Amino acid sequence: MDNKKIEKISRALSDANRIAILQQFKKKKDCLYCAEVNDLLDLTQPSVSHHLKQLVDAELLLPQKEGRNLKYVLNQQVLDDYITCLNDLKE
Amino acid sequence: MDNKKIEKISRALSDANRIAILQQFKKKKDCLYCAEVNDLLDLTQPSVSHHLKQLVDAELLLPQKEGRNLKYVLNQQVLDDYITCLNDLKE
DNA sequence: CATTTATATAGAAACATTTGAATATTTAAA
DNA sequence: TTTAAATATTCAAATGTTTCTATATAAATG
Repeated sequence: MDNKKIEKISRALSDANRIAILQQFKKKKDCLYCAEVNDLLDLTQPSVSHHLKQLVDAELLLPQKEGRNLKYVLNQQVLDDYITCLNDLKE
Repeated sequence: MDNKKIEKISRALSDANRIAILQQFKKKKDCLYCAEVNDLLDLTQPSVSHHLKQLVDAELLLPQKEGRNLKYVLNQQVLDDYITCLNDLKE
């Protein structure tokens, strides 16, 4: 993972609303629907859409179209790769 | 570690110059001098000072005054706590 | 096919971050 | 104790981010 990617993921994680979205995955078992995120956050729909876009662009979330709905799954691989980079900062 | 802290650390990590500073610790053994960071980055001294401040405010770096010099050590504990929070996002 | 539902995009206002020039502060050295 | 060196602060310009309103697109339903 190069530094541009580390930067992008860090930026995606640097917002209270986006952290809340990611933490919501612990409560829902495997996936989160777009509409559920709209309910979760105290923001308008376009603002939520913007935040989800940041997380998808950073590849922390993987979007899956289901008819006219959209669901997201957490990309554990990217999260693991990011954590590995952070661990590499040590020693 | 609360969400405000996660947000602050993430933001500190969301800049190419600050990532470069942290990575420089791998090359130097235990600490980095302020003047070394000035040499490392292609920025004016006040800009470097600004970036170091962000890292110190996030507690990723611990500053130690040595006469009129200033050296930094990496705060491995904070980095570990942050990584733990990221790991908690999974499962 | 017209309507409704779900999500995205455009554009603008508000706010935050980054950067550098100028200057201040602190400490060592002459 | 004046001068030089290292770092910090102030301020403003440039840039980037967040949020909203309004509108567009896409897909399902009647």
